[in-house]
Amino acid sequence: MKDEKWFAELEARIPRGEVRTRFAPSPTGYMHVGNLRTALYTYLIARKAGGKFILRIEDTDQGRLVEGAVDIIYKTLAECGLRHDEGPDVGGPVGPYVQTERRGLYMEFAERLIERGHAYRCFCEKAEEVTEGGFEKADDPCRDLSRGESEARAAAGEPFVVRQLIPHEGSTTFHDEIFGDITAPNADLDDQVLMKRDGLPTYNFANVVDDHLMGITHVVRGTEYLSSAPKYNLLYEGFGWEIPKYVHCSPVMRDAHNKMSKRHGDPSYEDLIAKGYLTEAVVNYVALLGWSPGGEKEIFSLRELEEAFDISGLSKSPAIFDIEKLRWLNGEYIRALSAEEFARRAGPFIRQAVKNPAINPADIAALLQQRTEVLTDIPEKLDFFDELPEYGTELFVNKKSKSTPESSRHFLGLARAALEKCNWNDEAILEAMKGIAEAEGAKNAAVMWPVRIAVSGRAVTPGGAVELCRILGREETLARIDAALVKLGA
RNA sequence: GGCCCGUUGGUCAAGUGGUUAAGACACCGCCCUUUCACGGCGGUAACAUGGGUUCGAAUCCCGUACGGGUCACCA
Repeated sequence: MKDEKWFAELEARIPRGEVRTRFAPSPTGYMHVGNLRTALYTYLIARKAGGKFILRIEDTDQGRLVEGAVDIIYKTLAECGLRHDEGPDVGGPVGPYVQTERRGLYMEFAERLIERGHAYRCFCEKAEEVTEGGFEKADDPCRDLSRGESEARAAAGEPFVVRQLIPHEGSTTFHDEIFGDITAPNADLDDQVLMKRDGLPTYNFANVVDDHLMGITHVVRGTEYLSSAPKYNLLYEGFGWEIPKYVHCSPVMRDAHNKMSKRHGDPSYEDLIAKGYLTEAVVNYVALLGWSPGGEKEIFSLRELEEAFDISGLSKSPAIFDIEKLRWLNGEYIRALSAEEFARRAGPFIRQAVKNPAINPADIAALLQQRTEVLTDIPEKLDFFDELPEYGTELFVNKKSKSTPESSRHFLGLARAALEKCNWNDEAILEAMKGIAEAEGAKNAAVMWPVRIAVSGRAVTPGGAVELCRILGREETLARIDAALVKLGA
């Protein structure tokens, strides 16, 4: 049993006078979108106030640890720009920042709570599986054990858990920054387990102790903790500690009934990146899912979010993750990239479809930037570059340009002759085709449409006839036009 | 089932007693145009429901419905 000095020293380490928030994931797998959003909001609250953002790993459930999960957390936070000021990897004044490394602490605080009459040892066997349809709350028999008997049995080595002793009378009110005041009758609260039989604290207890010892001012977490918040308050009061501000965030849903989940195949942060979404777009989108800046601006960099974020804009109700809107936003980010940067990012996807070494991926990237919402959509748009696909002459029919197979045969013949001798750049190619249209008294499209079909074999292409001809090169262009002329019976 | 929370167009949402109830995505139409896209313009579409309170309610109160959360030696 530690003495007062030990407690006092811990208290003395707590930083005061600054906003301190913490993201406290349990390393049980990947970062899903909801986790990322919670981390982001937590980070933003700290940054907005010029405070500290802390990473704490909650690994008290020995059975659920997943190999590599902590690395995914570090990697995701870093990629998204959510730099933490304190954490297991960077240290800080109130470490360690991994709960299992703090294991010595919790029982001391539990004992202190027992002394003060806010907790008791429970020697009962581990509870059996949930009883059929039974939700009744029954008092734990150990609640009434005498101090002496409890001490004696513990001293004799009998295993026990520590439970919170919640008064039968009265009610507890807590304040949430989003939901306001919420009151619960104490009689509805369970004597929750604080210390498990394995000597490790439960989430509920470790959280309160660590949040206090780390000087956390804003506790940000999901609404699943809303109904246990009164119990946290009772704990803080039992210790005589200041109660932090609570910010309970509503969940991110996959549809009206289900939260986002790996099980349903919903994408994690990593999945989204692998699918061709940009980190900046994901962060921006996630910020807007459940939070509104108030104005009409929707595109926010992380820096801008740090400035604009405010708790008052957080929504009470759950938000459905809409991949369509993310797609649009991602497109906005792609279009905002410099041509060079887009070419760099799109390059690998272009090369998936276009192997021809004579073709410069940057040329295709220039065509793609205005037409791409997600990078992984790129290869399928380019299937005609390396090899002319099979296509039917019905593609030459187009109402607006008044194209028919017959007109196409006519104009393709003229275009072939002009292209054979014109300079090979966009302007010259365009002039060559326009010249034909003018001389024939036809619309430009009457020439362009069949040329584009002939060189691509596709009804829809990124870029028009001019760009496609230029990129394919004169030789290949003429060969494809010849093939079309044969197909059209010339 | 008890307790807690929520509910504005298909989706994200503004709105805090008086508004023609913003804006964005998606969808539809038009324009631009060498297809598609980008861009521009316009359109369809909402206060869950019933009672109150009030001169006046999306905004306040109560009920109902629906949805979510919680009731673990998981977090």
